[in-house]
Amino acid sequence: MGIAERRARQKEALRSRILDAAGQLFVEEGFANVSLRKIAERIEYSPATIYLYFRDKHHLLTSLCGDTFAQLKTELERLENEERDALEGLRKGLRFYIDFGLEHPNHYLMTFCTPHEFYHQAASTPEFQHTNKIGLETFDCLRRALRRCRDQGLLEFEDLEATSQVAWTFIHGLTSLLILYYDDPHFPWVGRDRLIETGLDQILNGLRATAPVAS
Amino acid sequence: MGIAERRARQKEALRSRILDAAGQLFVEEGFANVSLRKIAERIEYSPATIYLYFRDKHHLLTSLCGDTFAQLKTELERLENEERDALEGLRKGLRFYIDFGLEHPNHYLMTFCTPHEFYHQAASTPEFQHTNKIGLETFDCLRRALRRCRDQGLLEFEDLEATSQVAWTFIHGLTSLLILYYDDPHFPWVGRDRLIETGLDQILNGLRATAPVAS
DNA sequence: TTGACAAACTGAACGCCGTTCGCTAAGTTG
DNA sequence: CAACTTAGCGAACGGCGTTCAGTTTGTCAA
Repeated sequence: MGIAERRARQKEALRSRILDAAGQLFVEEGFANVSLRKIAERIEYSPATIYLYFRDKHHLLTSLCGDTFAQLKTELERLENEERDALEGLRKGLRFYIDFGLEHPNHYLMTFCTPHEFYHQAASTPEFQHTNKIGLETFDCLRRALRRCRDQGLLEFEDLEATSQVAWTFIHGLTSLLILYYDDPHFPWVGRDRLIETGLDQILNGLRATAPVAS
Repeated sequence: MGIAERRARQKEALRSRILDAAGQLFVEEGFANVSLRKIAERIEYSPATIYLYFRDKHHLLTSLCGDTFAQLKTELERLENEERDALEGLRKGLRFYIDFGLEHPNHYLMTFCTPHEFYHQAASTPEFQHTNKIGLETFDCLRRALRRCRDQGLLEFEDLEATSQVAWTFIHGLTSLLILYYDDPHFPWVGRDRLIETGLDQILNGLRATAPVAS
């Protein structure tokens, strides 16, 4: 039965070509500016064919986001294993997240800055579940890094979960505004690197002291 | 020459009706799901008429954002004048920003989470310049609050500009993720209020210490 | 009052879009 | 070779943002 396998391979190959073309175009031109007709033209198939492989345009996106996250997660885990200094590992991880977002701006925006609205209706599709799982595992890298710092007495905080989530929202805010508005000449941005490093300082500083500062 | 003035008033009135309808629909259904035909239908004019008042769909958005900011700015300035404790004023201002975003989720998303791409081609239109001016003035509230805290020795940091920008990106990250994903059952969010308060603690804590924590 | 002019407004169209569906043509199987 | 399966596609649907020629409405000088 080599025939069925060859067919499956060919099907998978075309699926990959669609994803590749879509990913390139999304990154080049942004999700909203890419039509299925453009993707189809690039791979020299008809638009209708894409629907034999993906439910709709959003599912192309979801699949791509899963891949992007898998990459981020891999890098973060590599960093976790390589870096012996827990605090430095945390800082490098945060910095890597930001840089990763800046290097994949369209993927990042699509994943974290776009109203999906569809996680209810689409939550049961394999693409979505896979992407979701990877996302949670990626977040777990941050959680582990923070725990490691606390266990070693390098940082102090009460609620690991709340602290991890806050840290994520902070670096997300930095990343997304850099992507969306850093090129806006009307806002008096300080240097990109200065902004990032100041942000990292602030996050790590905020976790060092013992009591909240609020009166 | 009361006629010209009456005409001007009528023109302004229709402009307002368009903006009102657009604003309502955007908030109800999200920018992407609102068509000019829907707006036109609601005000009982033809879609083409809207183009006599606004250059394109994005300019409707820009004008609305300006109004939303004006409101935010007014509230922040009121707070600034009322609160005598500088640190408490800062904290309340940050908290107000977040709550404001959560109360106007679609306006917030449209303003800060949507790729505009058009600030180059449209930077010279009055709508854009007005919105931009208000936005900068709103940011200045944060800058002033931080300076005030530093002047009174309540907080310590070197670069006022970088620190203000970082603080903005942090609360923006918190706000935008709460809007977009807090209802996602797949992510183990802690309580909304706990998250916000932990975030504010972390920001203010991070500005209290003298030296960066990084080795 | 009338005719010329300007301003406000619109119907119809253009060229896109995401998506669907019935058909074709090629490949596989008994 | 005939029956069947499957991949792929042309053409269409309804909707989108936007444009523009043309109509209606209101104003004003003569």
